[in-house]
Amino acid sequence: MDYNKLANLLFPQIKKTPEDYEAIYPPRNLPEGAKVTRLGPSPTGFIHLGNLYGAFADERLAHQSNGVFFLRIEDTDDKREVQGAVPMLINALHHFGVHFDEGATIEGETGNYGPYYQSKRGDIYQCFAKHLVSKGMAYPCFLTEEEIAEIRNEQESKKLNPGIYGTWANHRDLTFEEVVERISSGQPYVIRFRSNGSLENHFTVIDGIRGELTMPENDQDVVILKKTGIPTYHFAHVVDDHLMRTTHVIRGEEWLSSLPIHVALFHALEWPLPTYCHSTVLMKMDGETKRKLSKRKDPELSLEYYKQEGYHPYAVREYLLTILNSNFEEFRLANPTASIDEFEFTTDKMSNSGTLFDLDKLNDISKEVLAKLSAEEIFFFLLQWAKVYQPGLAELMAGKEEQMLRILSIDRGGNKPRKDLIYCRQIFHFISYFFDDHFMVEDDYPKEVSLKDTKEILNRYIQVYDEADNQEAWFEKIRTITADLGYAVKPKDFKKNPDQYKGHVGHVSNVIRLAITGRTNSPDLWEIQQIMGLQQVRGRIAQAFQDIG
RNA sequence: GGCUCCAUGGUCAAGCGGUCAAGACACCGCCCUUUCACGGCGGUAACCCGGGUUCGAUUCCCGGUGGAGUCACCA
Repeated sequence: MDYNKLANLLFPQIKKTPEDYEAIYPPRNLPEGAKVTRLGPSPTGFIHLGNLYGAFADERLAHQSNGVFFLRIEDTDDKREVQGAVPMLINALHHFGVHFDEGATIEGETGNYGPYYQSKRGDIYQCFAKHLVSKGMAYPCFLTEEEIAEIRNEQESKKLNPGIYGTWANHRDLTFEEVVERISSGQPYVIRFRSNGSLENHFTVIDGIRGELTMPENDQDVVILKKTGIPTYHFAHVVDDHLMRTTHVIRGEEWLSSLPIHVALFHALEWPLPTYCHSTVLMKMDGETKRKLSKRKDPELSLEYYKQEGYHPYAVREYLLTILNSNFEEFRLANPTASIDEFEFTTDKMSNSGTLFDLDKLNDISKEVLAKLSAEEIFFFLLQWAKVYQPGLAELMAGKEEQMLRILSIDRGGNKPRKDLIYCRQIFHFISYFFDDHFMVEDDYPKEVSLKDTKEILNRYIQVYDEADNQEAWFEKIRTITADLGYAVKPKDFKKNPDQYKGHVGHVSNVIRLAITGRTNSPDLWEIQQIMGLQQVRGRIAQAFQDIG
């Protein structure tokens, strides 16, 4: 068989040679040790935390080594493509602080190693497919779906491994004439890789995350070009990552089992292997068992979910980094204010067992992150969020910037900042009592205080309340009311002799707190009232009288 | 089922042959305190099982078990 003849029959329109492409895409001129990484999403319109997890690893690796991080759109499956998915993807990644140096952008493409859409690289893939055919390492296969199903059935009944390989690959050695005949009669075909590997033989690669990996060789004649002429992932990955000069391929461990295919392809094309880094998948608790995060089943793990709830992008970043690199937390503890960029990220510190997504941890990190921001930053962040997700709240905030800043400044800064702000939706609820339209009595009045005393406390309080009092003077008045009504001014006295008092000053001030905020828990009441102003304070007390009858 | 990966408290995880087996989150208690939050102190809680190798195994090897992933003209 003259393989050159076959190659020209199959790809008459392909004139360029592999050497031409090597010249068009020469090795990158980068400093020693620079890493080239890429994100290769398929434009399905759905990105989740797992994708972001990988993207951070790519981004850190490239940028801390003065390398290149690019975005390649893997749109070889037209069935899955969703309109407008690419801008959405890019925006979502930008939102969380992932920026690319090269590749697909919202405006178009940038960089010298494009096109960055696999759908535009048809000629390139065909050229290398042609090359493999001409060397007898790939061949046209006319097997129909039914024929393949038959083969599979027979393999199953004989308990053999399924697939097209070895003697099952019965279009491997079609004669040139047979091929011509089938093509001219219009039979569709795919191009398959002619594997000379065997499951008996094993090979070893060094994985950037897992270390030494030993796997059996690939023995399958995998499809490299579909009948449409579009490459499969396997072939596109090998061709693209070689031509785009990727040095580190970071991907989920679901790719581990197809690694033998990729290695075989790299060998066949006589190209050096990139460093593979197979990361763990993010897991989720599903009833009693762990399982991989799923796009279908876990919409709440969508990146969109975190935007909707109003998690700060920094918080999500910090969280992901803590599960990405086991020593990041240690670094953060030692350097509370350092930028993430100062942390040296390494693949060998990446976990290699499944990581369970932990919302408690995210929330905790989010509190820490927000506690370090200024009131202005939080205000701006809230406003941006509200504009998109709660337009009513955005309107409410619009004229109240000064008041909002005062609210957000309560116990902010200093050595012991409050840490009770987590995400926008939660924050709005947390401060909602400042706004009459959102005010609600959410808790019960303290049971230690009788209804009669409750009224008496409120009554006396509103008579003596003076907005001009400083915190000390203000609280002294509450102490007076406390003592007059037979409650302990010092909580400790009450604890020591519970029989001698009706309750203590905490109970009394909580009556007032409840009337003002509708809750038994709040930041400092004096400050809250200073922000509210006399009129609103009086209004709340009046309303409290109504409520309790 | 074949192949592959993985296995330390509830969760995330240090650990690389000798440790009272770190730390963080969560949980519980105490202190601070007019509530909450913050902060401080303390506590409960772990090396999947069985064989080796070794003076000694959480750590190395083998075998189970368990979990996960993958077996497409999807990525």
